Amino acid sequence: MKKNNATLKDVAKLSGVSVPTVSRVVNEEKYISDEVKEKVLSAIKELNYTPQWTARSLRLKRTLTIGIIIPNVSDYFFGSIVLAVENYFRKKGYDIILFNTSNDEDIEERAIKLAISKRVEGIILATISKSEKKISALINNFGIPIVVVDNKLNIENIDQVLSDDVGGSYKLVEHLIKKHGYKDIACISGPLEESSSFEKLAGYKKAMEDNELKVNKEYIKVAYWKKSKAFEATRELFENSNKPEAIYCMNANMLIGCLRYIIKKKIKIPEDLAIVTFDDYDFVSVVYPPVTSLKRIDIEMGTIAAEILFERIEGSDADYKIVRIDSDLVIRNSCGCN
Amino acid sequence: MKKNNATLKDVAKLSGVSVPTVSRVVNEEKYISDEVKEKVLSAIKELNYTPQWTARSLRLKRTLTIGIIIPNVSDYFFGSIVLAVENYFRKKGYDIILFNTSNDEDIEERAIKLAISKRVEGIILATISKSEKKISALINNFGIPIVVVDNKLNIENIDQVLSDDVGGSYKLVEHLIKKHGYKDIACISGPLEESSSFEKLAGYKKAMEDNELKVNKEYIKVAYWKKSKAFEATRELFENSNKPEAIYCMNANMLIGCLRYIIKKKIKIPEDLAIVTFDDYDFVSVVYPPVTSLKRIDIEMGTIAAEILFERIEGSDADYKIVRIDSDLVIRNSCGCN
DNA sequence: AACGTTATTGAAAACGTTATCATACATTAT
DNA sequence: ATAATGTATGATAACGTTTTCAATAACGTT
Repeated sequence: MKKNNATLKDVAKLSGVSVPTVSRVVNEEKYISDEVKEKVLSAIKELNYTPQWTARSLRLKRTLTIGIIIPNVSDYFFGSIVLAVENYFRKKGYDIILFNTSNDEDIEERAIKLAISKRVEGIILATISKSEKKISALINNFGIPIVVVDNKLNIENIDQVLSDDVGGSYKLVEHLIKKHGYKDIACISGPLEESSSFEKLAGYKKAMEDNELKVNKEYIKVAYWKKSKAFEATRELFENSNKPEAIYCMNANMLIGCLRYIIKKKIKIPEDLAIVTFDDYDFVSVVYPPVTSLKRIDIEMGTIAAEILFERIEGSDADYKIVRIDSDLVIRNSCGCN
Repeated sequence: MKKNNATLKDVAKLSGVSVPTVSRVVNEEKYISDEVKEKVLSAIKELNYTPQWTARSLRLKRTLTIGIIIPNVSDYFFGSIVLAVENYFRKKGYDIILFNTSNDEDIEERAIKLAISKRVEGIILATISKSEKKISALINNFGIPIVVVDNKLNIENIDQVLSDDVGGSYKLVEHLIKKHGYKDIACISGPLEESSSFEKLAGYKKAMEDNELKVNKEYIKVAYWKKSKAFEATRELFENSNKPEAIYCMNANMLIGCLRYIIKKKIKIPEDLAIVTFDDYDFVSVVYPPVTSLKRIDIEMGTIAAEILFERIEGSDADYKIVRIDSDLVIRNSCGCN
């Protein structure tokens, strides 16, 4: 394999014009004679010239690159965000640099620094939000446009695109209570330091209290979004003397863990136990039995975040806003409906 | 927000030394006096200096960036590959630029060109492999290390990491035949232009023929990896006069579509129909009923591809190789076992 | 004939790094 | 004592672009 690294200079030499002229041809500026243009183009073809973005970026002070920092690409939820952001920005001529934080605070901080060092023009950040001060400092120091998704960051002057976690949770739990009269409703939760867990829990509690039900602490199990922990949580719930009538999972990943226990123990749904879950991923419709879930409205969070970010990059100084994505119940028979 | 753009020059001025000296401090070279180092470091801190990779890259002729080109990040299979590649290369100090091709040939070609223009140091490519000549030309012209994953590319002199599609398929279908005596086995396939579909089909056919079963063309439905098409395919299979006894899905995404029809029509598994699928994604264990599947061995394809790519970047000139990832049956009760 | 446009090109500088070379001083070896 | 080495710094050039700026030619206008 031969390294091809033709530069403007090479093209200029071959076509007998100056470097800036070649540059002008490449960038399709006006005021180039047809004759020169033709010569240059054929030289470009012959040498297989491709502009070098490293040099271009340096000169233009533009990288046309967006950083996207998320806990886990292979998670469906984040994967969809990445997909949407990539689609949006690719059309605008931007590249995407991906940073996977594996839910690690330090890695997240390093990722932000790296993104800054690479001079990305904007950042989409799904933070685990434990290090708000540090992040705040980083962002303020470098004045780089940033949009936060999923977990809320308690920083002013920042755009955020979030789910309606309180309301969504409320809908799910209220459905269990009002429609089916369940009282003993357990909750398999994400880590409570994250705003999305915290708010989902708030929605759960509110639904309970609004219906004069007592919130039982033993029914709240933190499973850190993990299948294995959700499996254990479900086991604990069922080994306890007063088993719950219903389980509410804060995301579909934990639903899998939960269902594994249920299938293993041959617990009957919905006869012995009702289940509802946040997030209407595709597989939720085909598990045993299809699970009632909460579907975020079809507009992708990632797309909205990308739009907002793009406007900031273009220089918008609109007020910073928090967008909440609305969601709807998708009723299936895991809760007894039907 | 103030733009922070301190450069080496600014740091040099503030600390009263020359630019190269600051550079040396930043890069932790030896032969710097403690006194100078201290001054420089404090200036760096004060100015919030971060090295600018655009300039660095230009000078070093290194971008420390890998391009990863895949059809769809939000697909679990590709998401996992991206995750593995990101993890591997992040540790080595590389960034990942993500290109999503949406299964579009033109986008794929453009992605490769873009990656080259950005001077990535290597590419991981999950191709849809329709444009082999073009890709071949691109790769040969620029001599950039590249590793192909998932779909085979008929190009010599290229490393590839693929599944054992023939063998895996064979295992699944053979299980249906030998263990359970099914004869009428349908197959829901991906597009046959893609090597992975083609090879999976070959495995299916071989298993049938080795067991003296006739391959019935009506039982082979191409659903292009899509849920909706798989749903339709299943409907067609069941509206046909001679219904199949078993269905083999070439991936788990199509399994979802297939199951949607089955659930809708209340078809009993495994009494009325057996199912097996390629790919043991997490949810496959909790669908109705848990589905027998083919699990690729635990080492991630992405990691292997990343390792190979890294060695090429480091200059390895070992023979080009095709690695096949082995896989095992995970037997559940969708086929009648248990 | 002198003048302003408009079209087309090139020379030189700049973007922020790092590499090369030269210089200066300090230390050690002969 | 002198030469050889090691330590510490700076001037300058270079990476490949694009952006002034100036120069030239062509052209119509007064």
